[in-house]
Amino acid sequence: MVTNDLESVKENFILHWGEMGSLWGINRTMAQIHALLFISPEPLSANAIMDELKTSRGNVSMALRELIAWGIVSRVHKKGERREYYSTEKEVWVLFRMIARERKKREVDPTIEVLRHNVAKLHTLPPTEAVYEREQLENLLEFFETGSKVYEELEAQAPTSLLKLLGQMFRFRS
Amino acid sequence: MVTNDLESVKENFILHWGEMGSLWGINRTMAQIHALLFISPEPLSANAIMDELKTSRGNVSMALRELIAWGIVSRVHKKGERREYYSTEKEVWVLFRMIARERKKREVDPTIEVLRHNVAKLHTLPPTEAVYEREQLENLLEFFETGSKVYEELEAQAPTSLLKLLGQMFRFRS
DNA sequence: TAATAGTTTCAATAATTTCTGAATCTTGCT
DNA sequence: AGCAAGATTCAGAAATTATTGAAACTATTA
Repeated sequence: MVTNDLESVKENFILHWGEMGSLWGINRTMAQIHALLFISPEPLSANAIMDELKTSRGNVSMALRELIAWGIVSRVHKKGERREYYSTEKEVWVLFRMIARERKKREVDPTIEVLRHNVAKLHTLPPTEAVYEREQLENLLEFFETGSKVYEELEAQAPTSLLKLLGQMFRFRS
Repeated sequence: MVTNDLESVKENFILHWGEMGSLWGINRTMAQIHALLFISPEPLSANAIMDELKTSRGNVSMALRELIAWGIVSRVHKKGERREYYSTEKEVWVLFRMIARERKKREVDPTIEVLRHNVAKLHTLPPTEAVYEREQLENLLEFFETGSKVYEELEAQAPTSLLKLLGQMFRFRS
């Protein structure tokens, strides 16, 4: 039976994506829901998700809330239907840009703040105190600031032109 | 008292780095030890780490083992000394390259494998079956393969030339 | 080789994170 | 307003992950 193959592919992909998610501080259910929506041709209801992933209603609801907060899942109203449907960004590049933007906001920006604050604090000490520590923190800060700037520039480019750009840079095949 | 300032900076930095670590699937202790070694002018003994972080001997030992497996911490022998010292890569760019390499190996490469396998499996179905699913998985696979290639090219560049390159690309200031 | 400084291991426990499901809330239909 | 379909919330339970600490192991020195 052919659809058995499709089902096993879906399952395998969803499970793997779930594992990857947990390696990255995104919980398993969130990542699984995302995987499921990503390969679904049509938006799915919370109920359908529940059934597919064999998880509870509450869990689905919470995970969807989080995914929506990340901006990678959106609610879809079907006219004349009471129940809500959910779908995820289907363009891979757009999707990863959204994730990158969110992680930058949540992780990189606060780190830059902490580093700035601490570097400033060390600058109030006599110039021969804590020299090494100050240097190290300054290097780290510079690294994050550069990364942040590069990211902002990249984000300004359209995904396609970005690809082309990289292609030119490295002349990689295909 | 001036060193109070230094101590509070160290603590603040170590705690923040620990939090960041856990957002990324690296455990808190590992990230804290890394932070501590990163700003320490000299290699530290397991004992010193234990005292600074107020954690147990066993925990320090396990975390160090992991950090060494990641390649970002190394044992340092001091001649004529019985106890071992530990130190981390101090060059920020080198450090992040090591981390990137390891994450690629642990996360990206296996994901590519899974995607390839599943795409191949879907190709055994009649061409009109599972069209959408196949397309989506192919797009994702292409994305990861491109990323992987770009990463390999970047890794081949020396960190400095990379910076210059990016500078040219975007003409960003400083 | 025995004593000992130092390190590693791992079973038990603690802490944290995730998930469940019943109660509550919301919405829209009659 | 009353009813019912559907969604959300959240306290408690379950699962997972991190940490402790005591025992075992591994040099190194005398």
